[in-house]
Amino acid sequence: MREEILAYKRERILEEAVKLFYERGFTGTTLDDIAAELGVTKPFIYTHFRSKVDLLAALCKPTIEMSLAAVENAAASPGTPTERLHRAVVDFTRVVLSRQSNIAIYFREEKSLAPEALAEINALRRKFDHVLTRMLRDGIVAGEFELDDAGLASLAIGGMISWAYTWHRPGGRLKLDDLSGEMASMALRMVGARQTALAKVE
Amino acid sequence: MREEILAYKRERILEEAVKLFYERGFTGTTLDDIAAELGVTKPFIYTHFRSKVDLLAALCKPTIEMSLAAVENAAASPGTPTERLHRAVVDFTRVVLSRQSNIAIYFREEKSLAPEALAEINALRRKFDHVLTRMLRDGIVAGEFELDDAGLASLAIGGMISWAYTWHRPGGRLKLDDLSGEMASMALRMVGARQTALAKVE
DNA sequence: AGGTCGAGCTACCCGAAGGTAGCCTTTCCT
DNA sequence: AGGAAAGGCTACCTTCGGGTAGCTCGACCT
Repeated sequence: MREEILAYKRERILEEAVKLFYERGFTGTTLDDIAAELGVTKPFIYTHFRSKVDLLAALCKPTIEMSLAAVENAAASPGTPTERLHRAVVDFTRVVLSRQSNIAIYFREEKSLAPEALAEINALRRKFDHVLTRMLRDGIVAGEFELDDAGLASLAIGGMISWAYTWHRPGGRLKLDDLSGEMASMALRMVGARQTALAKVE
Repeated sequence: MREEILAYKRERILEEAVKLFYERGFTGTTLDDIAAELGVTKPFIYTHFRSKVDLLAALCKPTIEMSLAAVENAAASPGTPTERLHRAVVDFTRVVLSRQSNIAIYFREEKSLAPEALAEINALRRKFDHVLTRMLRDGIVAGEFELDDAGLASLAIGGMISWAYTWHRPGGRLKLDDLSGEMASMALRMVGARQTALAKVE
């Protein structure tokens, strides 16, 4: 119970930090700003995080982990390569859109991370690309995809989706589910998949 | 001639600033660092730029202008929508890869720009999306593309290409020309274009 | 009731970096 | 050659913000 309260305070700090870093940038936000928004003072933050940079890592890393988990999960799921890719794109898009601020902060402030934190995150990203590339290769072997370069295509798909953090406005024209569906059909067309192979999913 | 020397000095400052901002981040680079790299001192920079933020705008804006010019130029060029889209993707990819550092700095430091500079750049970006969306609609009307949502597809294509600034390594496996060609074929497949319509280009 | 413990606050330090005032040197013109 | 102007440097100011030492107040236990 004591533990839970501690965890809750930590979460609240992160939540407010994400909001402000997203709106004003990392450097443009002071710890005093965050504290003020929470109705506390700066030393309070220091009882939960070792430094401003530590706070940054704490809000980036789990989001990257979620992205990786989305594609890994899809890769391990049953179905044809086409179905697995569909699922990967839908789920990854969901992560990007639901954690848009965290993603934005990460890409903007990568250079501000401590070297070890950066190394950990980079390892996750390499794994992400690796899993996605593998999925595309499986599809080529199975004769479902037609691609010159699976590695490049995985970067292209990853980019097309990640990029959504720059333009998506929650409450905009397209809802999260529509968007992730559209993203998936664009990705499938891009890899040369026959959409008919997906009848049951769509 | 005097003017030319002035312009040259300005260019050199920008060049070094791009390099350092790219490597160490905007906040992580001091004006003293830039001056030191050039073998001069900080006040020298102030004879060419009004502030650090001014320097930032000076290195972002022209790059965004080049991106817009690439698609506008392709849109105004002769040929079928398929051919025009192909050209737009190839040329835009070239801009992104050749000005990779500038692009990276811009996306990372958008929040640090002065409001007016940001407004100008945002106007350019809106125009970029508009031109690209228009190009896709033309293709749909002409029966060459098959798309649910031209606006979304233009964001997807723009994102897939812009994203290259995060992973491209000059001197890597793929050369600039190969990359832009591959990007174009992925984009064409994504919009449902028949590749055969491009025989003469490829 | 009194004491102890700990959470959070007040108040402060200090380094770093953007920006500037005023001097020096070099060059070019007269 | 002498002088003036311009370009760049030395030396400085000032602000701001990350980080911390030490106090206070409230809660809980005895």
